[in-house]
Amino acid sequence: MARRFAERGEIVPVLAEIFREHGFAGASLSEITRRTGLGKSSLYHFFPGGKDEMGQAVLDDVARWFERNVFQPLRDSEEPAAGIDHMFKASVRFFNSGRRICLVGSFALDDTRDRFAHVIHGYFAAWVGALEAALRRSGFDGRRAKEVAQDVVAGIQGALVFARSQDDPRLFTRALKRLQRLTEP
Amino acid sequence: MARRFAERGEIVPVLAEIFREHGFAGASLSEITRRTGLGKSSLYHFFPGGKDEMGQAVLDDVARWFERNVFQPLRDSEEPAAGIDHMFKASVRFFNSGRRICLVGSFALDDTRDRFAHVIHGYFAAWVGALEAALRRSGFDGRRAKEVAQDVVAGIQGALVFARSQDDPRLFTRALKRLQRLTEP
DNA sequence: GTCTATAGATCGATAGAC
DNA sequence: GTCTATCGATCTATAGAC
Repeated sequence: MARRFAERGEIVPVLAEIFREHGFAGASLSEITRRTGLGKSSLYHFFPGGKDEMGQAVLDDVARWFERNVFQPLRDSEEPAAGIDHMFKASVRFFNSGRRICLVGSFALDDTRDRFAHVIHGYFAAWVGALEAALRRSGFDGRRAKEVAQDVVAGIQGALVFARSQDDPRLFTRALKRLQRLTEP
Repeated sequence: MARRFAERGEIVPVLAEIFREHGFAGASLSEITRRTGLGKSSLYHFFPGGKDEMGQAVLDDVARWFERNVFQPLRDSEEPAAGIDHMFKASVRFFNSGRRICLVGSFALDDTRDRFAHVIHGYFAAWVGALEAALRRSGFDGRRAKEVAQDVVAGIQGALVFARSQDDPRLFTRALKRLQRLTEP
């Protein structure tokens, strides 16, 4: 049969959505074959390491997206406030205004973390680090910059949990507006 | 054999710990039999509904603990500030200073939420509602009381995710100290 | 209430043809 | 690269004796 995917990279976003919905442990290969339209053999062709390699690929993909679309702008923007504003806008977009959870955060909660400890640690450390640098450049002293960066990044994660618990995405977007105020000098 | 547990209630905390570590989907009956020391038949004797009933029992148990130890003090304490301070202390204790995740929050993230939507919704709504009432009594106007209550409850969830991602519980306790400052008039 | 034994489904993963 | 077929392990859940 003609191949449905030109490359492995086109499968990864589908995998990401499945892991978001079911968690890593709850995502079964049969669900993955169904949603990707690929047989198991094709999946193992692209991901010889099985589910673990799929999880790794998905986390890498998310981390790369944030590095390019969030962390770099935070570090490089002429105006730090512009980088920060861009971060909040990109977050609202990426998390689909609170309808989509954070894959990395969800993997961090249970023992899935131990399989992917390095990427998970790096993702949040990079986010806090980039935001901290921007806050420093916009006038926060070192200690406050770090605290605010942690509170904002953690606050986004918490807002995702809370909005989903109430099945109300507006709780996410409103929370982000208030978190953004914390970043104003 | 003599029974190891006098009643079902003594099994529930063990189940809770297992669900915390592995998530709902990742917690297998064989792990549960191992950790509880109960055979499958005994488990199905206590929980005829299987894993679903175990999950329900665990969530109910957590909700009851918070209702008694956190929400009621928030609503009933003579001094609202004392109730709020008690809430933060109880949270640090319950979440073992950031080493233990929130079961309800973790269930909220993936499709496990749909099985237990009612309890999960109720838990966070009750928490925010009780904190909001205390904030109002301590001088916050209606809108701010609601916003701060949401930010604090979500902030605790986010701090759990972030601290676990960095494998550093101190990030949790420090974040809670800063969240408490938001509740001071 | 707890045991042994096991059903029946589903799990992740692989073999080999094309 | 994708197919069919299938492995062995593990899964949730149940039956029936004690």
